[in-house]
Amino acid sequence: MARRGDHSREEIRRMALDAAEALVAVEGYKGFSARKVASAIHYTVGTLYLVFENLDDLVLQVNGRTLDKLFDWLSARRGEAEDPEAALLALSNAYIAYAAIESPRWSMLFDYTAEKGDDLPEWYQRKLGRVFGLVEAALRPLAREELEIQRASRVLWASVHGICILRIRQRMNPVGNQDAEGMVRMLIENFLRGFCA
Amino acid sequence: MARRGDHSREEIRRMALDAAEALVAVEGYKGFSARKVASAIHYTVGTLYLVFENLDDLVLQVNGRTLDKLFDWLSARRGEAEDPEAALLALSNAYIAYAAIESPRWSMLFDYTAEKGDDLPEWYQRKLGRVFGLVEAALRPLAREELEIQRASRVLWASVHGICILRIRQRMNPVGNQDAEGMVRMLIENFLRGFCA
DNA sequence: ACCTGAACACCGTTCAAGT
DNA sequence: ACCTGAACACCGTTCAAGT
Repeated sequence: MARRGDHSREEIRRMALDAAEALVAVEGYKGFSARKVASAIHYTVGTLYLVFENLDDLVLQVNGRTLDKLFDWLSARRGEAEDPEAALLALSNAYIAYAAIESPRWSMLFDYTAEKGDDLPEWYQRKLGRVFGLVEAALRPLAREELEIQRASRVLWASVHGICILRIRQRMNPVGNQDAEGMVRMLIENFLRGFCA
Repeated sequence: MARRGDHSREEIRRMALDAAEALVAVEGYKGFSARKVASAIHYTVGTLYLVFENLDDLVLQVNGRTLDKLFDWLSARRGEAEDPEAALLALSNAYIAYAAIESPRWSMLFDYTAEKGDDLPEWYQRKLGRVFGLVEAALRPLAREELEIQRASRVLWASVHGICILRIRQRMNPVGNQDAEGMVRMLIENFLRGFCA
């Protein structure tokens, strides 16, 4: 056990989040618990409650880090294509790849559900907004009104996410040898053809 | 407590599933437990394990019932339009409405996740297939090769689901006054315009 | 044969008591 | 002041023992 004063509040917080990330990576959301996180950083469970509101709060903080990582991952792979279709395909395939490679922490993004009626905190929504911003940037060359671009971004991104999650969670009742990339391509090509018509 | 022989295995099973459905409806997936289900039917926890493999099995059985209900709900609302676009809009809006009205049991459909590497059981996949069949039927008047229809159904349905779930779970970073119906309309209109071009 | 109920190994959360 | 550790009210799952 750590001694009193070994670590500041902020240090404990950071250590706990690091430990939580490592735990999720190997055990997934199901194998995740306050007691395991605490013992990984050599503190007692009680200590976690000095630093986080509760377990949901801890999960939300980890998810915040995941959104940042996802933003960086997508930014690094978006390419420089002027062509909106190529840019969207690059983003979507990067999203699919991230979900596959970091599957447990990506899943946790959706396992956490806000208390009924509560909104997600403002800092979390801002992180979400950054991700949607990448999609908007890809669509912007279509040069419509900004609101139309924002709406299309959300529709397309939600759709890409839907394809991704139904595949990973095996809810697709698969037909042919269809992979997520192929489905996303079909989505984007047809949507954009319609959108630009 | 029930006495020995009061109920057959099948009766206990049915009672447990009924009780589980009622419990999910009021408490949601989080407030759901084997002990609560057992006590609702006046049996001991142990008894549940004579009738179900484990709690995941029970959840999967409830989800099977939900898929049947969803199929009936969608069938009753699909309309008789020849027009694929109208038919798809009717189905999608019915899906959105179901998710809103039966929110906890609809959510549970996706809270359950198969053990890593395991497929969903064949009977469950068949129920899933029935739902996708409705979407295929709506697209069929486009009279392409059957495989193309099946692929488009999956792409569109996954997309509709994505819009639905990101809205309900508040992952949309909302812009304007956008409702799920409006987004789904944007999706379907543009996709079909592209698909038919 | 059928079901119980106690046991095991866990949970999240709180908070009086120690250092 | 900071952290502990025991307590509370729960979990899922198993299985010897009772009727």
